[in-house]
This record gives sequence, C-alpha cells and structure tokens, in this order.
Amino acid sequence: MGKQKLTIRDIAKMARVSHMTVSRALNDDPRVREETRKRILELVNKLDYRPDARARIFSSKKSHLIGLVVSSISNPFYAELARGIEDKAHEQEYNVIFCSTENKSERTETYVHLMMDAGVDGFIFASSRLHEPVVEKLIDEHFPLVLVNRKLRGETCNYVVLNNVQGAYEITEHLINLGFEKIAIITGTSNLSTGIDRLKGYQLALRDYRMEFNENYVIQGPFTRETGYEGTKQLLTMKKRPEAIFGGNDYIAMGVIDAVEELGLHIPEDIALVGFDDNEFASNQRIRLTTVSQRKYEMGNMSVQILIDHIERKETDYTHRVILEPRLIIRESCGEKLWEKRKNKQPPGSEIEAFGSLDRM
Amino acid sequence: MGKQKLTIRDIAKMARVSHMTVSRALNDDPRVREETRKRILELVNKLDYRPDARARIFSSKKSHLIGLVVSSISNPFYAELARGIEDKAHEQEYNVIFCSTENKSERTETYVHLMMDAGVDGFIFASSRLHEPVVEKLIDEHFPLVLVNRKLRGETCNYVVLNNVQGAYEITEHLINLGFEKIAIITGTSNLSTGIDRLKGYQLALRDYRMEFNENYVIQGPFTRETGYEGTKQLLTMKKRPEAIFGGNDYIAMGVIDAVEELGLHIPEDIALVGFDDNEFASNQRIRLTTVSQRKYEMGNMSVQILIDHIERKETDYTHRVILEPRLIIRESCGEKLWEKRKNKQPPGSEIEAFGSLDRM
DNA sequence: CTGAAAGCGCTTACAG
DNA sequence: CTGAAAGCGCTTACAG
Repeated sequence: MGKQKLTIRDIAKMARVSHMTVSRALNDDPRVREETRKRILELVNKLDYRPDARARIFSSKKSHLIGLVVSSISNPFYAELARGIEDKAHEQEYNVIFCSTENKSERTETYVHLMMDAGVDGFIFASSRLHEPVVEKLIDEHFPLVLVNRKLRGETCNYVVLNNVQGAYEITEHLINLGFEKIAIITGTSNLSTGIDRLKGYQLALRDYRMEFNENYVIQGPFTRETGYEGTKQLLTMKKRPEAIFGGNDYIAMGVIDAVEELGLHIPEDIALVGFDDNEFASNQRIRLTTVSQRKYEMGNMSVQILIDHIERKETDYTHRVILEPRLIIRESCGEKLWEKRKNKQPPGSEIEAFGSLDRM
Repeated sequence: MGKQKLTIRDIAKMARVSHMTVSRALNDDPRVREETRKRILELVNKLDYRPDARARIFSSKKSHLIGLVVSSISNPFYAELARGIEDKAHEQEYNVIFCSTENKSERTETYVHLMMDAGVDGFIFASSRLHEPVVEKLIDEHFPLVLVNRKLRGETCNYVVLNNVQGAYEITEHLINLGFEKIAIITGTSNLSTGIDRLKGYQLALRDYRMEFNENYVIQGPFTRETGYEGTKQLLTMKKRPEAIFGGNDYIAMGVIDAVEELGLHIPEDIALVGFDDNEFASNQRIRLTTVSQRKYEMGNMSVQILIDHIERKETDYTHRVILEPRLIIRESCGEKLWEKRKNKQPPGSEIEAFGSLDRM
C-alpha cells in the first residue's frame, strides 16, 4: 500500500508505448491496434491501475456530476423522484450530488454554489419558488438545468411537470360526483407553482359544476403534515363544517387523519378525505387514501435524460417541456364503498380547455 | 455570455499582482496584505470571477465529495439518515453523492467505481452485507469510510450503529410484560447485521423470561412491506396462531397491517404489533405503532463527522465505533390502553451483559 | 507579505 | 495506428 500511485506514464513505459496510446486504450478509442490495446489492458488489470479521476475531470472539462436540489429528501415524493434520477443517471455513468433545502430559502443559493464548487455539469431543481434569483441567473447563463414539478414565472427553460391543474380538477370532480357539497382544501403556499395549480384545479371543478366557492374552505401553508393537522382542527370547528377535505399532498392528508382521529371522528364516515401524490402509506390497508398518482420515478428518469442531452449537445437555449398526465387512484377514504355510487354528473358547461391553463401561466 | 472564461491570471494582471497572490486572497491565506486582498476581492466581485472548481479539485487533490451508498433511498429510514449526512456535510463544505443499491448486490461494486471516478474523498455505507468484497478492499487500502448501521464480519473500520440487540430485546420484553406468550417475529435476512441482531435480541428476551422459542414463529426475508404481508398471511393461517408480531422494521410492520386488515382482523384487538425504526407513518393517529426509535438524523451527523476527521487527518487505521442506544416508543398497537397494565415482570435470571454481544460478533 | 517555478495526470489537437 | 507537444487552471513548496 505504500507504493507510489501509478500514472498513465508508468503503464506506458511498461507497455513500451506512449502515454497517449494508453489513454486511448482506456477510453475505448478505436484508433489503437487490437493487439496493443490487449497488452495495455492486461497490464492495467495486473497492476490494478485506475486513472486519476480528478485529473480526468479537469482535462476533459466534464465531471459527469449532476446537482439535484430538492426541498425535503425525507418527503417520499422527493425520495422516489431522486431514485428515478439516480437510476437513469447511473445508467449513463453520471453521478448525482444532492441537497435538501428543507424549504429554507437561503439554502438554495449556498447549495448551488457548493455544487458549482464540486464542478457539476448541470442541475435538476425539484424545489424552486416562483421567484428564485440564483436559478434565474443560471438560466440566463444558459447553464444546463431542468426544473421538475415547478415552474418559474416567466422563464423559459427545460421542465418536467405534472399537470397539477388537471389532477386537482379530477379529484375534486370525484368528490362532487360522490355527492359532497361542502368541500374544503388544505394545500401548499402560493409561492409554489404546485400549490397554485392544485388550488386552481379545485376552483375550476367547483366552477364547472356550478358549486359555491367558499373562501373559508381554503387553507394554505407549507406542504407538511402539520399544515394538515392544524388546518383540519380549524375546519372542524367551523359552524358550517365541510364534508370532505382535499389535502394538497399526502403529507397534508396524513395530518388531516391525525386531527380527525384525535377528535374521535372517522374517515370516511364522518368526513371524506383525498390526497395528492400516492405516497407509499396511502395504499396501506388501514389508510386507503384516494389520491392522485404522480409518476415520480418516471419524472426523475425524464428529467435526467433531458439534462444530459442538454449537457452533451451543449445547446444553449434548449427549451424542453414535458407535461405528464395525472392518474386518479380511487381507494376508500371518501367512502366509495360505503355509499351507493350516484351516477356521474356531467359538468354543466364542461370546458376541456380548462387544462390548457398550465400554458397560460 | 460569449466572453472568455476568466482565470486567476486575468485577475492577477488587472490587480497588478502575481496569480499566486490572487490564489492566496481567494483562499483566505493570511499571508496577504489587507489592502492587496481588498483590491483583489473587489475585482473578483466586480467581474464575477469564480475559480474553476475542477482545476481546484485537481490541484488540491481534494474533491470535498463524500459518496453515500444506501440500500433504498425511498425507505424513510435512509432518507432521514441521508438528511442528517447531507446537513452535516454541507456545514463543513462537503458535498454528498448518493446512490441506492436497491438491494441488488452487483450494484454496490458498480456504484463504488462510479463514485471513485467522481473523485470522492471518502464513503459512507449504510447498506452493506456481512460480506462485501468491494468494501473490504477499500478497508484494506485504508480508504476513508464509515459503515452506518451495518457491521462487516471481522473488519475493523469506523462504524456508527444502533444497539439493535438491545432495541429488539426491549421491545420483545414490552410484549412479554403486556402478557403475550405467543410472539412471532418477521425480520430481515441473515446476511445483514441488523437482521441478525434484532433476531438475537428477540431470542435473548425470550430466553431471559424462560419463554418457549418456536422456530415456526420466525420468518425472514428482505426488509420490505411484502415480507411483512406474506409473513403475516403465513402466520395467521397456523393452527397455533401467534398473539403478537414483531416486525423487524416499520416497513415490515406496514405489511403486517395490510395483511391483518385484509383478513378483516384488527390491531391490537386481534393481534398485537410492534415495529422498529419509528418512521413518520408510525406516529399517524390511525396507526399508532409501538416501535423502537433510531436516531437516524444523528447517526447521519456522526458518521459524516467521523469520516471528515478521517479524510482530513489522513489517519490510516483509524477505528472509531459509536454505538447508539435505542429508545422504545410506546403507542397503542399492542393495546397498551385496552388492557390494564400487568405489573412488569423481571426476567428470572436477568443478565445485563447480554447487550455486550454486539462486540462479540 | 509577494513571486517565479514546477507540476498535478490527464486530454485535446495536430502531425506523421 | 502511434506519438510529441502543449496546456487545462489551479496549488504546493521554495525563495526572497
């Protein structure tokens, strides 16, 4: 172990070729005679030589490193997204550096700089407010990046996003079809595009079905379990208590369950509940949460692919947008099996272009 | 944006100093006159110069990159651990590259190589079988690394681990004290130290309380929800059905719940359940799982600290071991509130050294 | 406190 | 198919 680290020149000397030939053999460059390559690779194997990664990165100007910025790695949504990103990246021999901003705005800037110092070739932001100066600066400089499940106001850049408006619309419609009339929503804050879009979908559904929109039934806060918990406590003490709650994500829905159970009430008998995300716990037989599935793993895959294409082709103003369709997952948290299904109503003035609003933002 | 990338020499020229002085100013080297430093930094700011990260890494031989290998990032246990690691690492200006082996053994080797190619300064393995050749090789080469919540047979290296034997012992004891006599365990496979240790704690508790050990009550498999589900189906069809099930982690416990509910039975009325990990969903008011808390975030923090100490001090055979104490979290999945508490039995021949077995492995 | 030299270990680009 | 040259943009180590 005390031996000096081998370099490409040592191998070259022993193989009686120039170090360039060794470099080519190592990089699968076809311009090396088969026999020479074999001799070199045998030597490399025998001596267990591994090229110095840092020198390689420095010379080639490519780190094969992707920076991933999420808002909370302990949120299963991001964990699953990260898995999709990581799998696809490794498939193409890229590594993923990650950081979790924990919704603290100062962190984004610090982390972006830290990652730049690590020499990342590009970024994936799965956590970004509507206005985020560091990110906007990167976009201006045409630094390769893709936004996942977030939109930045007015910026044109790569993004992969779920049609949140539609997902929220469909799940609200599901509640309406089940006969609920007093439907509340507890969702994320208004500086996140997902929060805005889900609220918009909810409102569009109410409007299309000519239902009253009650401002007191809208509660906003961070996308956390606490928001769901506190929001529910608030909603359930109202004189005109809602019959159903739409949790803006499954975390919020989890908090709703906490509050409802604590009050000695039951889902779905006393109050119906729907979520958004389809986290693992939503399918638990004790929970059976009706929710909207986001294809997180695929979103991760796609965003990496777009990013790598951008990095390797070096296109400077490549704007790729992928909008995934949501999928409604019907379980029993709205009492779907308790009550006889009413026949599906059609929205009086159904306008399918409502979903196009994503592009109008 | 088309402008040539600035180098340290450009700044030097403009500041009328050598590029070395610029380098020093940038690295907070005290050997620069205050006035000179100020002039340089102003220029750097004005021109928005950022040193080339890759050149820096190459010259300094340090990437400030830590490789994290977990078995499944979508498992909240690892996600939370990762958060602890990432926070601590960023605090010290290190970045974390991660990968998730998804319990596929070939992946570990591939990923270790990929990460070496990224130039990592050290590794944290939170996923490692008892016998893992690549990892053993790194240990032999004294490459900085720490093992989290895993032990490798016979290897001396840094590790941070929970006293799994004790945690399993205590939770089994809890069930015994509640009066259960037929206690089954569904836990992880025997090539993982956590699986072995939890089974051992269970056995020690039964032994100390002079209870019968029934091999049919032991089910092993991967640490997944499916294992819990299938295992429970199997246990509940036995003629001598267990009264309580110890799920080796909360994921397994989640699968137990799935199966029990599906069969129309109830927890805790028909069968008691305990888990291990204290994942977020365990505390949900609808679940209320009695479990063992692992201080995942702290484990992450500590492992990074040990690793960075190792990297920066360059000690070659630094063996640091941290054994964290588990904490029993009593909720209601064993019917703690349903039945009057029986007075705590004492194990007939209580031997506290039983916990020492961790070191004897 | 400042600088001139040397070099880290590769790759890119050019020549043969 | 192979090689000699040059250089990537910093830092380390030595000199003053």
